[in-house]
Amino acid sequence: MWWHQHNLCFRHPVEEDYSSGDLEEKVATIAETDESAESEGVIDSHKRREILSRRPSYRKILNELSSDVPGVPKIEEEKSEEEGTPPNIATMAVPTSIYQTSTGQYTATGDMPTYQIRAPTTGLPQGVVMAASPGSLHSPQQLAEEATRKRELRLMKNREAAKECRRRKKEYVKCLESRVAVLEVQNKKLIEELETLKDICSPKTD
DNA sequence: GCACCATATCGTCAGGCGGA
DNA sequence: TCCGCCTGACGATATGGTGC
Repeated sequence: MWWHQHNLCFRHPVEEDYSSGDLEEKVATIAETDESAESEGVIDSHKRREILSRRPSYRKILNELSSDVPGVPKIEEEKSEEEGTPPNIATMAVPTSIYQTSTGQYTATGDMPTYQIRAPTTGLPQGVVMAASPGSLHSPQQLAEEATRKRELRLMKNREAAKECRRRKKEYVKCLESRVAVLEVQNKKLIEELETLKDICSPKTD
């Protein structure tokens, strides 16, 4: 199965980034009693990064799982209600008087998150001005503004992508957890069945 | 109340991957 | 080949629990 290709399980204080590793291993161990390949000691961070980045996306993984196993739900393309952000709420880059905390960007005047502003039904977030064609840019200042605008747009998109990725990862971990539960029950049943059959096939001689 | 620790959450960067 | 998306890694910050 796919998880055998990603048999690294590194400990890290930040649970979010690593928690699925243990679970995957557990599922793998239960599903097929295979040798649980542990991370072979010291791997330099570069190599580790290289290896880990080859993991396919959670959507892909889970969808593959769901095709293999009937009970496994597929990850939907968009599931905005769970995020608390309706589809027409777009993240905005606010150019002036904002500061940023880990919980978002705030205006200098209050606690109101400024990046969640309801946008019209168009694909583009409100406040994101369409890029001027490169030919129409003249002064260095305009070029700098354009670069800044592009950067903000990129950061905004990546911010949203990271949120979505984390949401999928949580869903994926939940899915693995339920799979573990199911497999544990199955395993228990099979062991019981085996014991019963043993009893039947080898009757005690008096 | 405070310091400290563990865990959770977030934003950003870097780099791989897949589609055009 | 380029571009956009996805996700691991990392650091910063928030939050909750515990001992003093």
